[in-house]
Amino acid sequence: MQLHKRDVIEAATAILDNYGIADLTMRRLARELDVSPGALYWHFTSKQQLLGAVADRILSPVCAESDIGHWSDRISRVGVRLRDALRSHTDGAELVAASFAAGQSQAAAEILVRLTAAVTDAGIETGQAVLAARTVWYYVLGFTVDEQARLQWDAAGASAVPPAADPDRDFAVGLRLLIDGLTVRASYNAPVS
Amino acid sequence: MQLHKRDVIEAATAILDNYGIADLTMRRLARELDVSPGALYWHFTSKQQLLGAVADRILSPVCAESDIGHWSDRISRVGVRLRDALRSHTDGAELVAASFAAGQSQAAAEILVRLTAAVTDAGIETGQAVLAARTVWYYVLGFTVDEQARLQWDAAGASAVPPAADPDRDFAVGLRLLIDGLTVRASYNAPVS
DNA sequence: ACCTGAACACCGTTCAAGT
DNA sequence: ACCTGAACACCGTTCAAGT
Repeated sequence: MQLHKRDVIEAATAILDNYGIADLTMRRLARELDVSPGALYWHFTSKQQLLGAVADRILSPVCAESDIGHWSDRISRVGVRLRDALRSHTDGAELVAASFAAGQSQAAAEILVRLTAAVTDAGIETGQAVLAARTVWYYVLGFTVDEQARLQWDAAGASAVPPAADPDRDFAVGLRLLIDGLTVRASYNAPVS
Repeated sequence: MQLHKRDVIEAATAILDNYGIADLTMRRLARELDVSPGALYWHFTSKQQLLGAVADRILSPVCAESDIGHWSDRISRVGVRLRDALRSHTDGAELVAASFAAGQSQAAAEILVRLTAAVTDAGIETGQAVLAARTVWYYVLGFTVDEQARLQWDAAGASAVPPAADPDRDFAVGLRLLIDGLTVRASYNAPVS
C-alpha cells in the first residue's frame, strides 16, 4: 500500500489526540504507519512542514465557517470557533502556535486575513487593521495554550492552581475587551455625522 | 571549582544569546561548564526548571522597574519594558512563553500580579482584572515571539515576508487597543458622578 | 555534599541502494 | 517514483560509584 500525504496527516493527528505533542515524533509516526522514518521525508521536507499540515487540518473547521454579519459578531465567532478547534485536539493550541511562528500554517494566515477584514469593516484603517487582527490572534492562541497547559498540570496531580470555574466566560471577557477597544479606535476614524 | 546555580544560569544565558534556544541543551551547557551532564541535575531537577531560572533572569529588569503613575501608563510601561527585556536575548520571548506555560517562571507570575494591580486601579473588578492582565501578557508575548521569529526568517534569507518598517509603533498600536478596551470596561463599573 | 561515567531510551535528517 | 537500511550526530535523564 502506497503512502499518501493524507494518511500521514491522519496518523499524526491520531498520535496527537491520544498521546500529545511530545509523542508526535517522526520515528513514532513512521512506526505507526509501518514505514521507515526516511519514507516520511519523501512526502514532507521536514518535521516542521508536516506539523504545518497537521495545523491546517486542525484549523480547517474554522476556515469552513461562514463569515457574515456585524464585524463584532464575526470576530467573536472566529475567536470562539478557533478556540473550539484548538481544544478538540490534545496540545492543539501549542501545535498551531508553533506552526504559525514557523510560518508553516496556510490556514492560520487565512484566518488572519478574515480577522483583518472584520476589523477593517469596523472602520479601522488598513495598516492598523492587520495589527489589531494579530492582537486577537495572539489572545486566542495565548489563552488556549494556557488553558490546555493547565489541563496537563491537573492530570499530573498539581493541585496548586485550581482549574477555572467557567473558562468559556473567562475567554469571553478578554474577547469583549478587544472588541471594546476596536469600537473606540473605530470612532476616531468615523466620518463626522 | 564548585559549580553554583548562578554560574549555570549565566552560562545558559550566554548560549542563548550567542546561538539561540535550539542550542541550549543540557549536554551543550555541561560541556561549556566543563562538567558532566549529570552534574546539572544536582542543582536543577529538570531542564524545564533550569529554563525557568533563565526566564526569571531575563525578566528581572522588568520586575525591578518602578510601578507608579496612572494605571494606563503603568500598563504601557510594563508592556514596553517586557518587550525590551525579551528582545535583549535571542529567542527570549519563546523561552519565557514556554517557561510561563510550564509554570516555571516566578518572575512572570510577579509581572502578572503587577498588571492585575494596574487593571484593578483602572476600576475593573477583581475577577475580570486577572483576565484582562493575562490578555495584555498574551499580547506582549505573542507579538514578541512573532517579531523574533521573523528575524530568523530574514537571517535564513526568506525574503517572502518583508520586515516591519516600524515595529515599535506597531507594538504600541495593539497596546493602545487593549488600554482603550479597559477604559470602556472601567466606565461600566464607574460610580455615577 | 557534589560530581563522574556510563548507560538507557530515545531524537531529526540524510542518502546510497534497492524495487 | 517511492521506500528501506543504516548511519550520523545528537538529545534528557538516571544512578551506581567515586571523592
